[in-house]
Amino acid sequence: MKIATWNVNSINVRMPQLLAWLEAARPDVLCLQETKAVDDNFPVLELKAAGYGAAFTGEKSYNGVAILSRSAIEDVQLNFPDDTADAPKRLIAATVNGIRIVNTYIPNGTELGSDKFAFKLDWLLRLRRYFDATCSPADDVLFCGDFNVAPEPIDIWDPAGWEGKLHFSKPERAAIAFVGQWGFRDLFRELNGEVREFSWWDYRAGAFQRGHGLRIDHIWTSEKLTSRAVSCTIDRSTRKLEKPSDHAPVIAEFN
DNA sequence: ATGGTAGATACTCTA
Repeated sequence: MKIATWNVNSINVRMPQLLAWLEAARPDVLCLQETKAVDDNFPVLELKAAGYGAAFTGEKSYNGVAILSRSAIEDVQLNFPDDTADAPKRLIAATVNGIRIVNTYIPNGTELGSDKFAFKLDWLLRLRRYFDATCSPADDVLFCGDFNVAPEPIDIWDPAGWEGKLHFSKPERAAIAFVGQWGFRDLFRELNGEVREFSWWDYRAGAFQRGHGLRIDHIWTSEKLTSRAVSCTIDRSTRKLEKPSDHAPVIAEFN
């Protein structure tokens, strides 16, 4: 069973690359973030023709998350149960082959000390409460997506320069760590040891060519599911294409 | 300290 996550930064712009990647990588499940498409404009038919069903929730211009799957998608949850209808579309959860998959586009935060930064920290606290209320560590649970946080210094190209900056500030790291204390393992780190690999590179200043990246896209797994894992990798090849997403897919394989 | 790029929308905001 192969499960991947990818922030595509507009599903409609990225559709040719997305279809090519599905064909090449053939994941059983692909979680998407920043689809930036309203539900009426989600490419259901093209994905179905490629062999994938879809559950999704989107809005105009911003945000938007989806779960694509070759197998049945069950018990779909859109956003937090206590979210209002106008809340940004940042969470979708579903069960596929007995694995509870929680796909998140965690708020960026924009600037330390801003209202959006406070929203990010509060959203992470609500996410922890959501896991407490709806999931059991004794089950197969997979938490993935664009976390917009690099958990450790090794997840940053220049940790000293990034200390205290957005994506690596103490409150953000504490907030994501608290979510992890629900009972998650960072699967990439669990399986690959202390390697320095990244999943996101800014479009600006030639960041990708210079190796100036962060590891902010993640697949975290409950202990039960961690014991089934055989690999977790980041596919940098998509970042080298013309008109790429700024994020690369992260892929996990399970027995 | 600033600005660099990309996407969606509509001439600005978010990332």
